[in-house]
Amino acid sequence: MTKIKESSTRNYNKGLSELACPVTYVMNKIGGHWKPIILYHLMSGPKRYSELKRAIPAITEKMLIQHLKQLQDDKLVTRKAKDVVPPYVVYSLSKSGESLTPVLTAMVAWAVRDNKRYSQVSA
Amino acid sequence: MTKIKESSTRNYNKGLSELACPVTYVMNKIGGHWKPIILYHLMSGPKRYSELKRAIPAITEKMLIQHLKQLQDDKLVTRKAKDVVPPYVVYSLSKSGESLTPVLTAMVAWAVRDNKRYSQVSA
DNA sequence: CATAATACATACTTTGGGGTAAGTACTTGT
DNA sequence: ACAAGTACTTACCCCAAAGTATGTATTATG
Repeated sequence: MTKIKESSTRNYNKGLSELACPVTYVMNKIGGHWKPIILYHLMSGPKRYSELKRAIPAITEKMLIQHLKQLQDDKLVTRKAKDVVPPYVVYSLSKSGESLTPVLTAMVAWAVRDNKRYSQVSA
Repeated sequence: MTKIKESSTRNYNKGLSELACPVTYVMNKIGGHWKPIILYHLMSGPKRYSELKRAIPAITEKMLIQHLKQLQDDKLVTRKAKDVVPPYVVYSLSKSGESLTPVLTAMVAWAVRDNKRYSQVSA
């Protein structure tokens, strides 16, 4: 959870720029080292917690649920749990989450072009 | 400058995800609380250092040059200085920088729609 | 003589993101 | 009896990004 101090210039600025700058609004939602990766994996369909875990071996469980929670709070993914034991939890993209796809693909397209542009120089 | 330790898991992961995830590649370039704002202001044309400073009153001078430098290192903006006194320095978008515009506008479009979606509920 | 304006630089502190490691509850398989 | 799999939680540490504050060189202007 790691509660955040409401005061502090940091947070004040964060709030301001989120209001003022839509790009920052987006980044606060999909930023963080794991969120785009998680979103990417959910784009190919709903996944169980353990499936995501196996699909992203480098992520720790703490980071995984932490980001999944934030993504839920930001209404980008939805969680569905069957109340059985062993637990069965499925995460999937919400409508907002799905509508992010073109944004992410635009980023990917740019990244590929940009990377090519400079890797050729140094290669 | 704030040199970064080359070792450390943090950086290792950062490097990995930048290779593996194009989205992260983009975010490492336009992430940080001020970069998108700076880029936005440069999209309306080249600007002097002091113009940027006045256009973004909340930013400190340290943050401004720091990010301008990183944007230069990432080949997104170019710096042109006339060697006169008082100094006259102009920053403008590079080709890569300009090619980012559709990405940023895609983000903006999504942000506006997404924000509308939920502000209506709580309004 | 001192202040303003230009475009920075640099030392210092804070804090939130990310990482490590370990524990929880409940059941099935050996 | 105990290890393994499910989906988490919790306490703790580290560090890089962000912020605060001050200094620099030069010239013009009151």
